[in-house]
Amino acid sequence: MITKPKGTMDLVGKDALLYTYISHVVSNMMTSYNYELIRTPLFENSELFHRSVGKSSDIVRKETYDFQDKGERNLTLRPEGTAGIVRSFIENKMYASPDTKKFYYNGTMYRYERPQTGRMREFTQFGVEVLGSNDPIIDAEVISLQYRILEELHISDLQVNINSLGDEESRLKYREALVKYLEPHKDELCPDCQERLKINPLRCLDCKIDGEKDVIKKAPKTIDYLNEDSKKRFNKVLEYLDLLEVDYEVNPSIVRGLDYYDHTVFEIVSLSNVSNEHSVLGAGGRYNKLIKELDGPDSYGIGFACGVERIIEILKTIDLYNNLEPQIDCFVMYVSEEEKLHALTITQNLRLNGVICETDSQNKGLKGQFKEADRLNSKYLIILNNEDLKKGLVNVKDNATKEEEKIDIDEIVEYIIGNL
RNA sequence: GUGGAAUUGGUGAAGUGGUUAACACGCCGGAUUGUGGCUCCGGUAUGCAAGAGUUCGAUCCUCUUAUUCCACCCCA
Repeated sequence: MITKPKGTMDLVGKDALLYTYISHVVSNMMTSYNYELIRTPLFENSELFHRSVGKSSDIVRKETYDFQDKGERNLTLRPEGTAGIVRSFIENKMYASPDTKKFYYNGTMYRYERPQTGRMREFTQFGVEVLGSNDPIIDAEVISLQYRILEELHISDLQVNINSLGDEESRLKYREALVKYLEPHKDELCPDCQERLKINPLRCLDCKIDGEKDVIKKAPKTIDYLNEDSKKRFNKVLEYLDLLEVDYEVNPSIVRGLDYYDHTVFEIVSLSNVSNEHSVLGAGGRYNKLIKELDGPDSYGIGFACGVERIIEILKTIDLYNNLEPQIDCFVMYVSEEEKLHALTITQNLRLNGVICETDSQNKGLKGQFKEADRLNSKYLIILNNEDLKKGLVNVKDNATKEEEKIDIDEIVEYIIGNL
């Protein structure tokens, strides 16, 4: 038997219902905030991710799906959404627009990781990228948008953990100070952190093992190294978030893994689901240097991404999931071939008028059809029989009240629609 | 990439080195002469992840592989 590749999933049944529900909430909210949909390729030239995500991140060091096509081009399945969108922004010269570009996406990403609950090799993220504005109002908008979407999805106890890395000057100064501080304490750090110290020292701050140690707790904090402009900027972001009533907490250990971040960085968690790292439902930050890094002009960018599978896992634990059941408006039942012909046309008429309608396709007896109608939670049953059909009538049964009426076959569509 | 635990039908699962692999749900059929959802009766894995080995004999022991899950790493 051929099975699905490791780390993939078949999204079907209730989970699929949840997925479409999430997608609807996302696209509705995005539209209200005036974000436009962007769809970039699932694969890009490999170099794009090496230059954007950064070589210090495991995502590029060992987690990408790389391949060569028949033209010997080196390609990579996208491990995240930002790089492709920034590439598109530059390639299509969207920076020429006088307006802020606000994009959202909702699509599949690929990372070669060891799978676990809420972590797949093929997974889905939705997120936004806002390009061309450095106004703190955008930082606040992006964060609150993410917050509001998750809230709309009935996820409770949301909290945004936020921090600022500052501009390039601040960031470099801080990094230097941190290394200088940590270097003498090297022996007190876990082996992983000793490695991080060389590659990406900021990541020592959110280490699970060392994070609790005094060495790390007393380490210099990014916000103390912000220059005046960066500090003022960060305070503005917080002020706007207060105004938007977003529950946030400044957390100096939020540093994010991807190289391209500067200024505002944040992640969002559900405090009632803090069992583990999966409780990080989404994260993001500003990446003002990235556009230039990818051969674009000096510009500005910020975005967030949310893991859909993780959201699905949380949604499964709340009542919403149990109440998710298929429901149709109408089930048309028949037995004889003559009745079947009527069933066919009646079903089509209803469907073309927007009524969700089903009929038997298994040659089931009437009893079996009743059972199927119940499985589908059909609101109405149309039960055909030859005698009534000869008089131009059909039996319509309200499946809630069990009341049955004979309706003129030509008025059936109006009758059903009128009662829905 | 490292360490650990699992894998029995459509589903949840019990179980044993030796005739027919419990039980429950679901599904199918019948009682109900074409109007169900209750009840009762019957049918539902020549099969216990795959392959190899040990054995007179393995679903149960051993090994390999695959997948899933947990912790780490990383990240959403």
